[in-house]
Amino acid sequence: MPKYTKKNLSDEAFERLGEQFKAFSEPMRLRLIYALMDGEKTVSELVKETGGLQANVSKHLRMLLEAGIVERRKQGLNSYYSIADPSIFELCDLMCNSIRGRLTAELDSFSAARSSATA
Amino acid sequence: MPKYTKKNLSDEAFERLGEQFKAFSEPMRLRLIYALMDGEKTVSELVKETGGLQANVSKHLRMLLEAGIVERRKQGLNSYYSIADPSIFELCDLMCNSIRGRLTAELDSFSAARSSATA
DNA sequence: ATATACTATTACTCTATAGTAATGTGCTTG
DNA sequence: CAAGCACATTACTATAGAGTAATAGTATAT
Repeated sequence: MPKYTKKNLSDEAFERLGEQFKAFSEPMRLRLIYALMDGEKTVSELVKETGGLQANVSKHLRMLLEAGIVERRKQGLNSYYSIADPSIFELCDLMCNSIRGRLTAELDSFSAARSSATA
Repeated sequence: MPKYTKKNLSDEAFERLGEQFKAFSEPMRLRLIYALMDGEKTVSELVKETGGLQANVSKHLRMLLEAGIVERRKQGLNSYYSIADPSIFELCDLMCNSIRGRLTAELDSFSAARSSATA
């Protein structure tokens, strides 16, 4: 028996994973998630903060809601949205670091080129 | 001065982040990434393993390449692809756990409903 | 009841891209 | 060099979804 066996992922698992990643794949939705890192906010607040149109913000919030990324609480005239799953912060951090890592590597390669050119 | 100030993300940062997430948002690309977790493979091997058409596999590999997620090494007739950035494993794990967490919660709520119904 | 404010939905256009078939490109081998 | 193989690219169709304007719901206030 091997130390580590790669788990078999079903077709459904790949679909589900893809959908989840897709929820994070639009700048507007990332802006919304980012804005909600301060805590619960209303749609109007999010509209102001992201600079989007109300209809578009509502639509993206709906997608985030259906993806299970945010929660909604209705009170009076307002809908209050908040992050449903805190593990999202880690996820975004990790992705940011991954990008940063690659950019740093790229930057280093340029520096290396310059220093070997001037050496 | 506050303990923690949320970093300001530029429009470009949101775009870049979105693009990166988008690279992970298609089942076929996830299949390819998954297949490459064993290590370097040729296109033909990936075609067999994923069950996709060659043209489609090539196209998705190109996207992963441009996103910096995989690397390519050409030798003779073959192109050998491999994961470029190991932090991708963590990323996928985290996303899987996030999904698992929510499914577990959902499952629990059903169990709770049943046990309170039968209590 | 009427008016107003906040949010959600609908209908539309436009763009991006997934899948596919056909073709192109470049090695390699006889 | 001619044939064959691995891979990449192109051209096409079909679908999803982003942005937007207009409209519909729904709660509150007068």
